[in-house]
Amino acid sequence: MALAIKVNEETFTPRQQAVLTAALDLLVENGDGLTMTAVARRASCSKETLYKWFGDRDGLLTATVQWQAAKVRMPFVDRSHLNIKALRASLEQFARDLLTTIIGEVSITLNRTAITHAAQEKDDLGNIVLENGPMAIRRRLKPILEAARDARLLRFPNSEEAYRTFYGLVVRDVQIRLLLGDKGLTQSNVEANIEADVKAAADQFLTLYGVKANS
Amino acid sequence: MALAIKVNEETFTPRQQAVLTAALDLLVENGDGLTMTAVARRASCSKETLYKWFGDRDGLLTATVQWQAAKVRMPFVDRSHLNIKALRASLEQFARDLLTTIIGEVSITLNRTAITHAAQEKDDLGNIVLENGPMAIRRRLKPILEAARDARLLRFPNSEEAYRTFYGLVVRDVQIRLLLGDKGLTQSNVEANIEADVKAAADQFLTLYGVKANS
DNA sequence: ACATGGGCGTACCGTACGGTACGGTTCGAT
DNA sequence: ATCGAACCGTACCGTACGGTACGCCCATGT
Repeated sequence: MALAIKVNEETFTPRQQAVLTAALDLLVENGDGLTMTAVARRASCSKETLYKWFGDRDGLLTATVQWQAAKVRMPFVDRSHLNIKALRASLEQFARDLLTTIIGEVSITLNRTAITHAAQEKDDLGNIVLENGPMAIRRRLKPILEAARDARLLRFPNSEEAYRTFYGLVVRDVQIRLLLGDKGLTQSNVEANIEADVKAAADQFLTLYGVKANS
Repeated sequence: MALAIKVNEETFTPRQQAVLTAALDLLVENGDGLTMTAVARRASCSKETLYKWFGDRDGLLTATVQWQAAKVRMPFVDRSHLNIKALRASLEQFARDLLTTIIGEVSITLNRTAITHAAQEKDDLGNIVLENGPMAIRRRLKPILEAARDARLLRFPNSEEAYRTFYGLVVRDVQIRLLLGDKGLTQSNVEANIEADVKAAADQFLTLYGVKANS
């Protein structure tokens, strides 16, 4: 754990990014069985270089998770003219991005790794994933919800509760089941239903918090 | 992984249960840093006995998780005379039990361990936790939902979707944040709000699926 | 042409831990 | 009283892996 958390994007050389890619690939393949020797071999570099660049195993892991987590795409929504149609579109966009992210192999691996890590002392990975996952969603969704409330499109006592309800309606039990390796819930299985789920979540959210009867 | 999954409760001698308790305690304390030597020392038994009883490390882990996961309390609800009041009470009871289970240290540890395990090949732990967690809830909740639908108290296209919505409304982002070790979300913090959250979840569920306007 | 430094490959070390072996002790059965 | 099974404590073995050291290559600057 030699590296401090840098909120801004770390500047990695292409060679270093290749190493991080190799590490991520190994993580996805072998689970947490990531060994320094394996990374070095995969990336065709020497272990000495790994230690020079990343300090120790935790540093490499942290760099990998952070570098990858920061890549999570976040939807840009138009806040300027909010009507009910635009709001619904925004909600659906958020739901779609959240779901597609969550069911991706990379996301599953990152979350598993961070959870494994959180079981010990080392809290960094958990916070990194948290910041780039749920918290990032929250930061970007809340202003929209509040803008919609100001525009009399939504009504809720506080935006935190509204955000969490939205999160629950979208994610449901999908993430925990994927993390636990539920074999009855493949990615492709979920993927096929994304559009229906997205629409249902937006509908339900608007039913609960919309000012007018849901359209 | 010497032991096959036994669906029925394993019959462990008191001494063996003491060993499993020691293993669980170590798991809660040290995360996944569970070593056979530590268990043997904690339980005042020899490693040879551990291997004799549980086969190998995975066997011990599986036995521990399974034995503990089977202890999850499940609410008994009265299905005989369902009115809206009884239905609401049942929903709140389910929500309360689900939340109190999820935020417990034992549950967090079990889920973390199973997720760590699921990252490798060994799928057993994930399925065990899944079966005794979300799936157990589902098995017990679904009949009630269907009974309520037959009694014209609820209306939904299919009970699976209704169950999953309920799950999402109750759990929201609490579980993933706890699993990731979110320091801004302590158990006591959540505990204080359980009753309010339970009521909110039931209200929202009835708003979405109740036949009459929610009371 | 030659020095220098970054990086590759490999060999090596120390330790932690899974798994085994064995002597000693308790306890119940005969 | 004796035997044997179960079990405790401890010592031991093999291996895997984190971390270090070193020799060599190669590119770049002077």
